Amino acid sequence: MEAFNHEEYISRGRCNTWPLQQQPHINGEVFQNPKNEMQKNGGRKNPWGNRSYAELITDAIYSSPEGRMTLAQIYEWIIYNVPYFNQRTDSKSSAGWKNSVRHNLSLHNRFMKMQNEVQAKPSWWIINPSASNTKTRRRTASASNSCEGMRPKAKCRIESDQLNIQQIKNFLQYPYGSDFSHNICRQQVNSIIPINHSFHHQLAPNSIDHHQQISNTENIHQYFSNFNLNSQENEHKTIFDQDQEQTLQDIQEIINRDQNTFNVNGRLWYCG
DNA sequence: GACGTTAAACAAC
DNA sequence: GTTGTTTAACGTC
Ligand SMILES: [Mg+2]
Repeated sequence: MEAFNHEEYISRGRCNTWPLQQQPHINGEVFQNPKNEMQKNGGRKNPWGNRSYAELITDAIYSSPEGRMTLAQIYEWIIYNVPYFNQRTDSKSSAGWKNSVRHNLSLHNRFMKMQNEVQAKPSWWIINPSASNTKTRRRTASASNSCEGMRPKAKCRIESDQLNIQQIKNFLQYPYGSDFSHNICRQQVNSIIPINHSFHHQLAPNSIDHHQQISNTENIHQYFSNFNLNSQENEHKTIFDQDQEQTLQDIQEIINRDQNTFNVNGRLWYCG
């Protein structure tokens, strides 16, 4: 891994996981793109109109007599019914919006996948109109190994059932910006925590300020309730209410007291 | 702070 | 190459 050059990066305002590469500037002036989606889109929310992807998918599926469509059929419906996409059908210009369609199908609870009754045929997508909008519990993200400087922008994965104190410390360095609550707490998918799951977690590079203010206490609390240190309520309160150094000390204390083991989601974790 | 879009890693086929 | 899941970051209100 190359050394991280702090000079070339600036921290991000919100998510603050990966530092932003310094923008090129001329005469000290950084270019600013004029923003206003509505204006840019001629008074519409999106370049194709006011329907969101999720609404388009819903329209598509309901338009079918059986109330079900394959992914390819959803694409076709969108291409046929929305002029903007009708002009973006080749593999290059359709890659982005098709990606978004798939993302929406996976993300939203109300889109449900049904096995095709014909062997080896593509799945049906159906709509569960009563699917709750309420958050389902997501699986726990894990810590990962520490590293110096910039971490490659790649999903980090560990397969181990073991966490050591350094990994816990790293985990707690996850920045608590509003994107944290959005991406980690709202954009969840799984309601069931698989037994043999692997963990994904990206860490902030060491360059950023880890003493960020903690916002969105409710969501974070909910998130950390998965990270349940022996079910002692006031133990994990400290994770939110106190600063980083104090939190780390608290964690260390809990771990020491409990003989280097603790419980996450009903599983026993060992601290090396 | 919430919602939606976009990009992309990655797995499975 | 397609389908599907997931994480991350950005734009906007
Ligand atoms: Mg879904």
